Amino acid sequence: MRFMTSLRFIDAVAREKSIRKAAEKLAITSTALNRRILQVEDEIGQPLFERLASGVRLNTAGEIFVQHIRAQQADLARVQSQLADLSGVRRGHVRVTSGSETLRHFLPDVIARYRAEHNAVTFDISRQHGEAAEAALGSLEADLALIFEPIRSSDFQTIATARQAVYCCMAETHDLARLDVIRLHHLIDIPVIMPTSQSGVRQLLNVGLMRREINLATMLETDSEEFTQNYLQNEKVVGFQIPIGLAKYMTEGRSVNGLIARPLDTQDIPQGTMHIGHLRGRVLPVAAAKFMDLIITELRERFPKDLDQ
Amino acid sequence: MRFMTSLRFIDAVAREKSIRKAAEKLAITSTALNRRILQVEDEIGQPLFERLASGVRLNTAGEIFVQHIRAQQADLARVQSQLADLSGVRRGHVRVTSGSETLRHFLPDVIARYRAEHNAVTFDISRQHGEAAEAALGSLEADLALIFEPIRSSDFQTIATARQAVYCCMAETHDLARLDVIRLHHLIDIPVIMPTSQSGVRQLLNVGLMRREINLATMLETDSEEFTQNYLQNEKVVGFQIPIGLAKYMTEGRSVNGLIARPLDTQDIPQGTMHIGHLRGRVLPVAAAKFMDLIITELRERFPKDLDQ
DNA sequence: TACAGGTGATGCATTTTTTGCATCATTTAT
DNA sequence: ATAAATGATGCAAAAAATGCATCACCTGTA
Repeated sequence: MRFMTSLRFIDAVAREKSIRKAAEKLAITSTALNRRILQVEDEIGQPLFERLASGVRLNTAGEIFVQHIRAQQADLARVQSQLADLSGVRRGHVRVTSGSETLRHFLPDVIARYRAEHNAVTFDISRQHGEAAEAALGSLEADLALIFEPIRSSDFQTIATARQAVYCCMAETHDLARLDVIRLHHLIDIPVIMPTSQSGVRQLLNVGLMRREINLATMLETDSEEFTQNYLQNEKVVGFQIPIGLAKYMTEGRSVNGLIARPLDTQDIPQGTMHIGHLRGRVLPVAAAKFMDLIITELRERFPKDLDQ
Repeated sequence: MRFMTSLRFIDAVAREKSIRKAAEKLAITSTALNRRILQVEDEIGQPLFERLASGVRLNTAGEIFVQHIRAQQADLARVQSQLADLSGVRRGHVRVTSGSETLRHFLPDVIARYRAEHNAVTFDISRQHGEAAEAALGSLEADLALIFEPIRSSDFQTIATARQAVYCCMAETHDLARLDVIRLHHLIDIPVIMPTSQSGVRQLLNVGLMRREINLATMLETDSEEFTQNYLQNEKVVGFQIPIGLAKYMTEGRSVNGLIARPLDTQDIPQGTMHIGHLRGRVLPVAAAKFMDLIITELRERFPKDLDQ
């Protein structure tokens, strides 16, 4: 899109905070880039960047203008997606940001299912904690977010929510595997792997632990699902996960790859809420909107009782 | 704005429905314009116009794209207005569309008052009936609309309303000028000038006339305020107007330029509503938003009891 | 049916704009 | 002090946009 070039360049400089660095990324000379910026500033009638010795920084006018640029880019993407939809070839690009919970099973399943029908659609999946995910929506770096507890910004528009209880995850040979429902006191003196404090699961656990005044034997703290799952197969420790992060059927008590999941009693640990939504006021590109529909369909199939729209 | 050139050109061609005609208006050759359009179509990946022997016409993709262009232009105007606001010089452009009622006294007063403070702001005032006014908001040809009865589209977002009774307007020497309130039966056999049927005033009159089964002696039908006001000074006929269309103090019974206004009894003719608003979902440029504030302030001063926000 | 007057598309020469190189003036970190 | 960044600028080369002349096509009219 030739007519977007100058705007794209300004966006790049704003991100890199340096004309020369941005020029390198854009594969042009700093001279050309510098001139384009000067030209736009001239047309606008005022500077958009402060010139520092170490590079450049957006001034107030620049902040406003770059926000406009990003909104334009997002809207152009929406239009292109809509046009592609017209011509039958559903092309498009969907940018999803999510916590780690959904990355292992849920999103791969949904994306595979989506691409089975629309194989010209491409995806960006970025893993971020809730607050960063909301910021990514705000700066139009992402179209959709899946956030597990809590929502901080009123700019987040929730389209659907799914209640999720916290499960304990362990080897099927673990002593606790015999129980159908696990109470917090069962976990006393049992080594556990805790999610990091930014995660929604951890925050729910904290609520219960504070109330019951229980301390767990935290052997390790990580935000890596892969590590946790793999480690549980090696040692008799307990990890925590919500249903959306578990393989299908694990919530029904079946073991998968030697691991088994048991729910924590909701009297001890409250259920949390998974929010699916986008930036308030945005009209999503067709591809993103349809993908969100599919997410909701998938959630309805997996958690028919716990989904709200 | 250099980076808007191609988009502006496409918009122009869409409006003119002809590349050559648009080229003339844009003061370039049809060749150059044609090439820009072909280039954008190439970048988009599909044609935006159907080529007819008599010119061009937007196809479906073109409709979508032009809508995007107009939204972008409107948003750019908003941003520019916001930037001008930053630098202290409040520049900007406000486009108002309204029925004829407000053009004689109300809008001139408000604009004069506004420009007394912000003399770098310019205005477009277009006179259109309600339905056309709403369409102008939708196609982003206008920022604000003042519409007197009724609102047809749910895309119109009302910001304030003012109830307005219908007044009879006549020479102060007219027989009816002696009455404080006029009943419909007083008008039987009296020659009247009627507003055209698209006007809100006419529609209110129709309601009352139908209900009372009264026919008026319509000597003339016009949508011209100027004509009506001038004619009333020459012959003893009665015209109709709402307070916002009258000079100040006329609603209090004073005569202005030999004319006097008397309210029609609201038992006969229902009060109507003047709506002030904009396209739903739009963020107005600063200048337009402030102008709307001033409109509401002015309305509050003139009609303190009849204003709703 | 022939023709005149309109449309958008295209090859080519010209003009305008953009780009890259070399270089300057400054500031920051060593 | 000095070395290594930064953004700005004059000038020539490259690229893009423009205008002219012309083509191919359609439509209404004589």
